[in-house]
Amino acid sequence: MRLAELSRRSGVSTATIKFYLREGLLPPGHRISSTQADYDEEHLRRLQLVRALIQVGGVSVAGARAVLTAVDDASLDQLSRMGTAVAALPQALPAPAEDDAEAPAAERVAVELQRRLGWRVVPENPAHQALVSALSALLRLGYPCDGEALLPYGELAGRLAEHELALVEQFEAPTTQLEAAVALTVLYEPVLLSLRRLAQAEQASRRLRGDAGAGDGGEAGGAED
Amino acid sequence: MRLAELSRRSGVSTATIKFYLREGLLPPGHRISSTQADYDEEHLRRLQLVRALIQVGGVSVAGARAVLTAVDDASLDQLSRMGTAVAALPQALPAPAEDDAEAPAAERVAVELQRRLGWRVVPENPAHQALVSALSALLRLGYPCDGEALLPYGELAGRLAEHELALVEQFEAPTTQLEAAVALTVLYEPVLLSLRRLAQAEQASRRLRGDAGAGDGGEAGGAED
DNA sequence: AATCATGGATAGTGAAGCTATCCAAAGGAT
DNA sequence: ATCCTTTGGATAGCTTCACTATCCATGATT
Repeated sequence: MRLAELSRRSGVSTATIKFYLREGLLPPGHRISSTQADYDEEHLRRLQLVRALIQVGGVSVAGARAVLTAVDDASLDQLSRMGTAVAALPQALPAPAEDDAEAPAAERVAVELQRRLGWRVVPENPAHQALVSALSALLRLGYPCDGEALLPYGELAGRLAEHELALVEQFEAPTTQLEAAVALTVLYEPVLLSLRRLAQAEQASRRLRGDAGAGDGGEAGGAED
Repeated sequence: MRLAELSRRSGVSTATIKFYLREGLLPPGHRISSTQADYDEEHLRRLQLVRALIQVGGVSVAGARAVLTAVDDASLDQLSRMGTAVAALPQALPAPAEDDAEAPAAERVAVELQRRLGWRVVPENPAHQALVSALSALLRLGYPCDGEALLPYGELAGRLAEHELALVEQFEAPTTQLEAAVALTVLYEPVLLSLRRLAQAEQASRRLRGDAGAGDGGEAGGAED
């Protein structure tokens, strides 16, 4: 298919597709002549993945390029690629902590937590640094975030990861598996966060109404606001 | 204290503080004369909260203003304010879905999931719309996300919310409680996401090494790279 | 009194993510 | 074959966002 059709089927403007091609987020089409190129289903799928990463996952264009480069890098083995790809995913936490008084304490909490969970501690991991940044902000504001309070979060996260890794392993083709790892890592984030917000709203309204222990009935009261 | 000292103690440049004052993220200082103003500890704390929301929580300036306006709105009761404040928190998911073929299916999955969890369904909730957006992206890419698969996520989210609400209720002063609700909602997001990424890395490396069932021992091997 | 810092206003900066315009060559219709 | 449209590539522009730098009159400091 030509660029125009790719645009029509994906809902992405030709201008934006051209931009992605320029930025290396999308491999160039198969050249048919010096002025025309042909795009296949693989391009369409890749385009949808790019859009999902950027729009839903909030990944930057540069971040998406890094991730997809790792996914496509045939010189690495499967697991290295997966590691690289997932590590390339940005965390929207730019500053780890430069002149941060709470950073050492946050670091200690983070390390202790991971120790308790039985996880290896890899300080270079961007996720580790993001965790330290977030903890440091919490500490600065005086909110409780010791290893004790965070343990349930960690165990929860562990269960999620287990579930997700199992999900990824269902896919057989290596590239498919890599894509799944990236897509699920990124796209389940908003799912998880949304569910947490919804659960908070539900909890808050239950407490407001006073039925503290209202379990899983089908009562579903009227809308509010 | 004067602006310069507020800047020193917070680590935020005077130019940025002025910008926040202009944007209404920070209440004006107590006027000492026509050209000088005095800032107190409350200003410092608010400034730290603003920075945390924006830098760690990834909230936009406009979003932070909306949240803080709700927190400060004395015309509402405690719980309405909390609802408004948390609802004002952006989800970084701008487009709910305009011409999205998967949107109806995603909507159905979202509603069914919440039904199953015993939650009230409030389609106007930004979190609900964010959920639908994310699910729609997953569906478009052909990844599984039926109510069945999402149920564990929902239950997990429910437990988190319960825990967090209890945490918030520890604070007694209404404003403090509101601030805590906002801060914990926003600042625990990166904590949760980071832990999930770390757990994924841990899981992946366990599977790589082949010790599938290495539970929660204190083994915590040496760091690697 | 002289100097200097302060707060307020205004305009400017740089990054990010598109978007619009231009152009020459190819393809299709006549 | 010729005219006209379409295509892909290149370049430059646009918009938003979060700051940042400059200017200025006033009041504080010495």
